Amino acid sequence: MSQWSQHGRLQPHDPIADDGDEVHFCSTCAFGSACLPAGLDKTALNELHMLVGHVGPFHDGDIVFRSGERFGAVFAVRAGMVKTRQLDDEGHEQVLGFHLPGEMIGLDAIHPAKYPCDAIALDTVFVCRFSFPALSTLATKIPDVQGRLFDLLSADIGKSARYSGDHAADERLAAFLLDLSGRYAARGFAPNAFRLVMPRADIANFLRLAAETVSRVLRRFQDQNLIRVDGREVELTDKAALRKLARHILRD
Amino acid sequence: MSQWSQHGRLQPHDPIADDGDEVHFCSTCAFGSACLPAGLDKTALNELHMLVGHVGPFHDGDIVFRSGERFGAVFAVRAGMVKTRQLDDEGHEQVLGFHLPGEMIGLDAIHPAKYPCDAIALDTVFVCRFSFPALSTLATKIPDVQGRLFDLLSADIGKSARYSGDHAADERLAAFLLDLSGRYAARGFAPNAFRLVMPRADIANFLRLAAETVSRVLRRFQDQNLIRVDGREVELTDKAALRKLARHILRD
DNA sequence: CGGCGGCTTGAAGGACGTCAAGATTAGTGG
DNA sequence: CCACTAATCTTGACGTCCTTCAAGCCGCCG
Repeated sequence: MSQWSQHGRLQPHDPIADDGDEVHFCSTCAFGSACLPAGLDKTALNELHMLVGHVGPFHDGDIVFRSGERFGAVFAVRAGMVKTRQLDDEGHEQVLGFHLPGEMIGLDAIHPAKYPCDAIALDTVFVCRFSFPALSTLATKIPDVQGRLFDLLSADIGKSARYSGDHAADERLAAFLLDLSGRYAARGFAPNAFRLVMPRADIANFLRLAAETVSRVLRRFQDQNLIRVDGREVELTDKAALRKLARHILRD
Repeated sequence: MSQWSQHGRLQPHDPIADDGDEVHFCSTCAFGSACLPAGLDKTALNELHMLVGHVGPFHDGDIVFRSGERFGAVFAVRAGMVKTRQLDDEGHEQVLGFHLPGEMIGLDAIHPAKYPCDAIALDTVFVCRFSFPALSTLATKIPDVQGRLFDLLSADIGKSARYSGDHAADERLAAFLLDLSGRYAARGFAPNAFRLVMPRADIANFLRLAAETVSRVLRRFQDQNLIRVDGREVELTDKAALRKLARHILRD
């Protein structure tokens, strides 16, 4: 039963394809595209090196940053998957999102000047740390970096609106699968077969469902030949049908 | 039955208390606090005047900006209340938020470079229009303006997370009332008695409830002496109890 | 092999939605 | 100022989707 284990590119300890070096950016770097066309000279490159640090590995359950900590940096996921979540004073968890390689976390910490949520590795995770004061300074000097930051922040507002509506469980789950698929595709991973790195309970929490409901809907999707599921491995076999289900949530 | 009509400061056509002039900012201006300490000279002030335009009045139902329009500016509400909402292709509405004087709208449009939602006046509304290209340029010159923009954007990410969780109808509504109360207070309005400018259906949609549920819960709150309601006028008479209800949603 | 956490499946109950009817208010024109 | 209409709000009865509770299963790791 392991046709599955070959799918995707997210095996633990998967070597990081494009790691950057003294001169080049990681190909997934959120700022590479802003810096390169800006004709970034070595001085600026050096500044960038000063403000960026590669951190990791983190392992399943490790904390990248913790709610309440003083804000000092934003992070880009380089490898693995990170979940962000809040705990209320009674320990109730609220999952805010799942973050893939190339995506930015910690942007919601700028204003309160402390992290409003925990960021937790779901598997083996490497991140880039961007000192935010340094990044801000760089942004005043390089308008494209400033613009890129504005874009990243603005996009995050839009993202959090995505699942805010009132929708049936199957619409939510269809949207979730397609959303992940699209984000994997954007990062060069296989879009139609991937691993749900997070436990069912986290998916459920994120989508405001019970874990049992997630289980039942996934099973129903499989019975309807929309997907194939084996544990945490999933294959999308009828994206058109999924898209139809998710059309109210994914408008773009 | 009109003890109510005297409450609050949100009568239609309420004169705008502090309107700014050729030299001074509106007291509610999101950027005044960034510019003044920066020792903004007249040159810079002139730049600011170039990029800011007062727009209005809008009336109930009028559109401030429309989903899909090319993004060119962000707006600060100066008077009245604005709702933002999305419509899907079948006309289903999703209310994203209600915006009070002093609050910023349109920040979610930066990334897609077009407004992702409609902004609609709920009563008589005046806004300030900030040309975003000009604002960006100013931000590269005045780091505090850049920082203020980062703050506003970051805060919006946090805000949209606020109601994202799974909570009972009465918890949601309690949080909604306290949230409004706090925001009114922050802007110098009476925090404990105010007008719910928007129809019940909009509140319901925003909180992912049915309008009937909103009606029933408000009635129950009144029966429990937590609030007093008369049409759209509301008075919070037991904020401690409301806070207890809302404690899972409002952590701060 | 044995234990444990995560996942699945079934049965029952509940919170909220839907439907329908009335009540109240607001808006409009005579 | 009042009558008339339309929109909004309220209230009740009923249905349903999802949760909760409970039990069993599976895979993993010591």
